[in-house]
Amino acid sequence: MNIGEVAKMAELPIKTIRYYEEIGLIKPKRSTNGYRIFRESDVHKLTFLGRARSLGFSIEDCRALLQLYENATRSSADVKKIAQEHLACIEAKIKELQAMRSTLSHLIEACSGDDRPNCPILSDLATLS
Amino acid sequence: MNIGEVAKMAELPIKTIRYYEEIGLIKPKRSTNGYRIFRESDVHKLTFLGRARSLGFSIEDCRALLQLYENATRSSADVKKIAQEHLACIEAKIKELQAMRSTLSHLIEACSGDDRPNCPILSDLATLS
DNA sequence: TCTAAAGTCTCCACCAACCGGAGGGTCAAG
DNA sequence: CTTGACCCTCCGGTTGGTGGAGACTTTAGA
Repeated sequence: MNIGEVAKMAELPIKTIRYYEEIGLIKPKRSTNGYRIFRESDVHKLTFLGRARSLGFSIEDCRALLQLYENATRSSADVKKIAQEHLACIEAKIKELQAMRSTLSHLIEACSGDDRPNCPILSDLATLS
Repeated sequence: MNIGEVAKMAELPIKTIRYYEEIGLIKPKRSTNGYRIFRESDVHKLTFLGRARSLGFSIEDCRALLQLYENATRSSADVKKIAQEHLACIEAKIKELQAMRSTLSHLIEACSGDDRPNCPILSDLATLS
C-alpha cells in the first residue's frame, strides 16, 4: 500500500505518517521508485498510534505502548502503569483548567462589558496573584 | 532597575522577561553598559503579563489585553470579549480532557495489571475509534 | 588594588508534534 | 503525450519559552 491509502485507513494525515517514520515509530519498506510501502501491520500500528494520541498519550508513551503491544510476553501491569501516570497528568490538567475557568468566569461576570473603560478583569490582571 | 530585581518583583524568570522584550511586549531602555533599565511601569506590565499567562491567555491575547490596559479610553466590552472567547477555549479543553479521563479510567479499571500479557487497554488502542 | 563571584549581554540551539510549501520525480487515464 | 493525482525530500514555521556558550561589567572582600 502507498501512503495515501494508509492515511485513509488509519485516519491520519500523510504528513503525520511520514513524521512517525522519521522518529522511528514505524519502518515501512521502500519501493524501487522511492515510495513507501506499508504492510497490514503498519496500518495496525498507525491505527494504534492515532488512538493513543487521541487519548493524549505523548509520543514517547506511544513508543513504549507500541513496544508492549508488539511484545507477546508483556505484563499488563506495565501497560497499566503508563496509563495510570497519564491519567494523573490529565487530572492535574483538568484541575488547572478548572481553576482558570473559575477565576475567569467570576471576572467576566463582574465586568459590565459596556463602552466605559472601568474593568475588573484588567484590575485583577494588574495584581500579583 | 536591572533585570534581576525586576524578575523577583514580577515573579518571572529573567529569560522570560528578555523574551517578552524580544517579541515587543515591553520596551525597557538601555544603560550605557548595555544593561536593560526597567521602570515601575515595566514591572506593572510584567506583573500583568504573568497573571494573564497564568490564566492561560495566549501571548497574542496578552498583547491585546496589555494595549487595552494601557488605553484609558478603552471599552470594557473589548476586554470582556477576549476573556469570554478564552473561557470558551478553556471549557472546550476541559471537555476534551474529561472525555479522555473517562475512557482512560474505564480502561484502567478493566486491566488486571498483573504479569500476564492480556490487556484491555492495548486491545482498545488497537481499535479504530 | 586585585581578584573572584555574581550579574548581565547576545546568539544559537532545542523542546512537542507536527503543518505548509517549494521544487521535483512518478504513475495512470484519456 | 499530456494532464492531474500521487509521491518524494528538504526547509521553515508554529507556541512559549529554556539552556548553554562565550564575553563583558559590576560589586564585594582580602
